[in-house]
Amino acid sequence: MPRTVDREEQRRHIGTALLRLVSERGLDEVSVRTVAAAAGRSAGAVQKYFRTKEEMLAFAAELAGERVERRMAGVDASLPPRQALRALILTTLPVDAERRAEAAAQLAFAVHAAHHPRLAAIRRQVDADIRQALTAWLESAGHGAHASAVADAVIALSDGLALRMLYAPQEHEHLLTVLDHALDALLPDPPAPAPAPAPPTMG
Amino acid sequence: MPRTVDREEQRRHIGTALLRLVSERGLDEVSVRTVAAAAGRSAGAVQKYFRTKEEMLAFAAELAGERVERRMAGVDASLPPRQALRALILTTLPVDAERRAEAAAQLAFAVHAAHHPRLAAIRRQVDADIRQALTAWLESAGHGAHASAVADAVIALSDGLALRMLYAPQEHEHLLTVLDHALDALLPDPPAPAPAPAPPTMG
DNA sequence: CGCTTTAGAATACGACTGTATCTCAAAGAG
DNA sequence: CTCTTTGAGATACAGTCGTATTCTAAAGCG
Repeated sequence: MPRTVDREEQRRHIGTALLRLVSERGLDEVSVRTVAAAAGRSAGAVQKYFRTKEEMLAFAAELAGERVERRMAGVDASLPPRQALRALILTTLPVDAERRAEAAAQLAFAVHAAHHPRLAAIRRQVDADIRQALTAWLESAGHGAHASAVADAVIALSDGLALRMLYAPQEHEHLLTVLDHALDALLPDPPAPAPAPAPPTMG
Repeated sequence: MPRTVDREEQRRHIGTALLRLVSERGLDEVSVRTVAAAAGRSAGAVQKYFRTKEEMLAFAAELAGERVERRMAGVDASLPPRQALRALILTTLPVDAERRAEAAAQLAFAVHAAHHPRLAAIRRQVDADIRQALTAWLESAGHGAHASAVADAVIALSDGLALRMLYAPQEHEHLLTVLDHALDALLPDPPAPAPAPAPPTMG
């Protein structure tokens, strides 16, 4: 066997470049050639790792989903429940350059999925994973009553806020206060005796 | 002046065809030629009414926004506040074929707007209109406390639910119960003030 | 009536698309 | 070493893209 290479690592390298491209220039600037250029490869090289563009997009969508799940898993579990939930949600919002890139990619894929069954299946799986993690967390934090419904509401709220932050970055700060206000409403009483996390000053 | 035609009506005809195309096949199936075919015109005819594709997209985005605002304005204002709010939100969710088409177009434009300032400005204006209408309605319904924050939360929640409904139609029913649960949480107590003032017409 | 302006279709153009095929250097196996 | 398989780049091809230009037919106005 001649010269060989870690194929999966190469795929991730290309997938990462694709996600960067989606976040910076939008999904319809993604072509085999632009992705290759962003990855520092030739178009022919990209073709060695993805036989079709659709396969490449599906891979990148899964990669983006894994990233969100991994980052959510990394949230400090020792935080007070309310802050922990806020931290979980912040991992999905475009609060800095890196998260903005991922949020832009996630939402672009989500809209694309409305007309592409393969991407839709990936999105649903990512949603299911996040929903389960959130539900489990809510139950362990004492919000077992309608945990799964609250989890879905939180997911929808986060997606909606992220979407708007992308095209209205000037409302960024305001939307974070909206998030806090909505969380206060959705999670009525912190069961822990911890001092209530300072709600944002409304006004 | 020779043969003339209602230019604005022609533009709306083409814009309507564009929105249909976006909802049925996605924004990246939109080209001057496909829009022309969907409108029953030739590509050359479309060019007479929109000098560039970007101008055509901007027009369609405004058209879609106007439709939502108009439909929200048409919600029966005599309904009990809680049902009225639910009805307002349902005008933006893909609950039937027509609304699904509009929701798909709205979300496609929203994501597109993340990288196209002109579309972003249109989206922000539509958001501002809806937000103001919702806020006014909430205040008149006795939820004046944090009306504008609640309005933004409701908008984000609706967008997030609509997005997910598009690629997960099988979760449709479930997501409607999530909506009701979230509304219960966001609008805590039925407004006590007895003389329920007729909510203003929206828009 | 002819003249002129318009609607609308057809065509032209260069650029870009996804994908298939070809070339060539490099590196492990014998 | 040679042989052979792979990575990676280059090129080819048919199709579509947005847009500019050209054409035909029709209709209002003198």
